Amino acid sequence: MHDCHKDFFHTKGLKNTPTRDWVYHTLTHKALTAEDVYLALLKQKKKIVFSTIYRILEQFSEHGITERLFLDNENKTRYQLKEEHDDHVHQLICTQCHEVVNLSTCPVEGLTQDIQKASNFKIVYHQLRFYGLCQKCRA
Amino acid sequence: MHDCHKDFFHTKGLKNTPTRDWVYHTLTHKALTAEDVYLALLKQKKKIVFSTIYRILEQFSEHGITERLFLDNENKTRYQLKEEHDDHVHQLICTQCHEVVNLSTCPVEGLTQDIQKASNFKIVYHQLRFYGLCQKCRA
DNA sequence: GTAGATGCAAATTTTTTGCATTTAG
DNA sequence: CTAAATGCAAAAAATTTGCATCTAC
Repeated sequence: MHDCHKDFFHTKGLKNTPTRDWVYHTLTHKALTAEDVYLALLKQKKKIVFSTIYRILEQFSEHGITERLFLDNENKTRYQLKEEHDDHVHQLICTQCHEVVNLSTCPVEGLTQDIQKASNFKIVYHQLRFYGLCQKCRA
Repeated sequence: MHDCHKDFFHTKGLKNTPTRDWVYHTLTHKALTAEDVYLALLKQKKKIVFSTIYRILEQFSEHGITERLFLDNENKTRYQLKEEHDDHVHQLICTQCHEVVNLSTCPVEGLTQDIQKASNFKIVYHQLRFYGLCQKCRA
């Protein structure tokens, strides 16, 4: 069995199982639905059921391995690999192929304090998302 | 029958019906689910079915009257009144009561061009959302 | 009168749950 | 050996659709 992420899973308190490994390897910089993952694994002849996929993806999200994303015109959850280090989100999202590019800098860092003061909200995190078409999908 | 929004609906090509008016009056600065709307109207003894609510909310969203919003920990669509004028979104959202405060300024206006150039994306719109607890919910 | 709106019931889609069995550590 | 993970089937939750009837204009 694959064990290239054995330690990685173990540090999260997760067992290193084949299904978990398959799902993990399916995830990319694109934001995938549970069905996308299912179909990708089906194509590779990996047998897995939807409930397992959902359970794994939800665990991944709880442990900060993945992140949930919703697009405005569909009623389903997409999951994308999450950058380890930070809890706020700055990304470019292609609305056609669902590729996600993480922005390295936080352009609104300084703003949070100001807005917090002005609004009386206790701000916990923020998301800055730019939507559009990636280079490929512009064709 | 209410007709305070008669002209408003007509300019959108929508008939001025009681149900549409009820749903419209239910919407606020909070982001509500279809069920929230249903329950609010039930409480006012207004009889309406879910399919009608969904149809109206989707129409409102198509016509820019409302806007869809997803929270990270629930799998359902929320609808909020949308500011007429702009297509991008800058808001403060209370994760507990779902109050939404629209920010008047766009703090990332200048950035879009830069990111577009650096990324080769054709950026169509963006969303900047700060999540936290509003003054009431902090108590 | 007619296009659009609604109610109702049924279907679809997405996600979750219970439980018996299996497996990683 | 034990807690966690999986498969399977069934249920639940959210949303959509078809169609007959009704209503705004």
